[in-house]
Amino acid sequence: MKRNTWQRESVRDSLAGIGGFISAQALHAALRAGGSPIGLATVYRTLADLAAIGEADSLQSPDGEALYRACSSGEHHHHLICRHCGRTVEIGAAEVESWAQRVAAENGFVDAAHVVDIFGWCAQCADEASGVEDASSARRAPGAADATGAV
Amino acid sequence: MKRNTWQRESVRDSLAGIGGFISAQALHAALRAGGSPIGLATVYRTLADLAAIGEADSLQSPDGEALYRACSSGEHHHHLICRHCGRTVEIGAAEVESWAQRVAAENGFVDAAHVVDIFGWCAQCADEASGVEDASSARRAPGAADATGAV
DNA sequence: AGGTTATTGATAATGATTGTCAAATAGAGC
DNA sequence: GCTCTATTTGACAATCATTATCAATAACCT
Ligand SMILES: [Zn+2]
Ligand SMILES: [Zn+2]
Ligand SMILES: [Zn+2]
Ligand SMILES: [Zn+2]
Repeated sequence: MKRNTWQRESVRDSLAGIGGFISAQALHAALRAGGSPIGLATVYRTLADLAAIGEADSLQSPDGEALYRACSSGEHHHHLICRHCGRTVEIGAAEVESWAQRVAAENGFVDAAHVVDIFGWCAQCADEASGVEDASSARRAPGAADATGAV
Repeated sequence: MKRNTWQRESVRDSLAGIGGFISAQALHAALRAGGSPIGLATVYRTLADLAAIGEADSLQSPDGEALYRACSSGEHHHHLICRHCGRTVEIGAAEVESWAQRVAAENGFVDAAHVVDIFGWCAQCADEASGVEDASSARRAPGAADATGAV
């Protein structure tokens, strides 16, 4: 009952090509820029679906936007994300897992899930930013995302 | 240059009275329900301000809503939140802090911040829910928030 | 090929959050 | 207490992401 449409393939491929986290809006824009006539609603639907079946990870950006990423392993893991270019490093952390479990149990909480993400500037973006900063006094736009829309 | 208005006090007090995390919308509704004529925009502004000066903590609920809470300590800490009643336990975790720092550094990321939250059902809500569940077959609404609007 | 039915997409609707700007007012100074 | 002025407020409009509609399209099965 699940059909294979070029739209679904398109979203899947495009997401995989991005590498890092990206918003539905940004992915749609990227697809359109690439010549695809795919609809926005379809991108939203497909991303939600991919996330539901475990083919993509999703998280809320600090400013409340939902971001998606094609993740290699189906294993539970977390992410270290560049808030400028979206570049992402997958991190598995046994220590955090056991900590989360223990804390929840100690406080009588059940059915506990955790949100663990690290946002920063990757080495490359940090370099570029410092270069620009040197040149133009102290201008900085910490929250500004680049053209990819990634965070 | 920062003025003390009854609106600001109202939001501060109300937030403290709630105890757990709550959305701006829900807090505004609560204030109105309590007879206050405070405006919605003011609640949004005040909460954002309290968060900015460190008198409140804020986080994104799993479904993208911004939640606020009056926190006791100004120290950096994390939260264990009941996704049904909003009841919250503050947790300080040296292990998580050092882990986050180390992971970021190891991958060349700078200016790193982390998001670490645990969502579950507190003992009380779990009890009530199981009672209801026993009575009415297997109905459950995992994402449903109660009248307080808390998550 | 033809029929059934999930999927698509243009668009409207929703819902949270922010912007606008005239009116209200806290706080300083008299 | 009274005035003055910059800050704050609040009704409302505007924005922005996301979801719902629903007729048209196109997979997939026979
Ligand atoms: Zn980067
Ligand atoms: Zn984990
Ligand atoms: Zn609870
Ligand atoms: Zn921390």
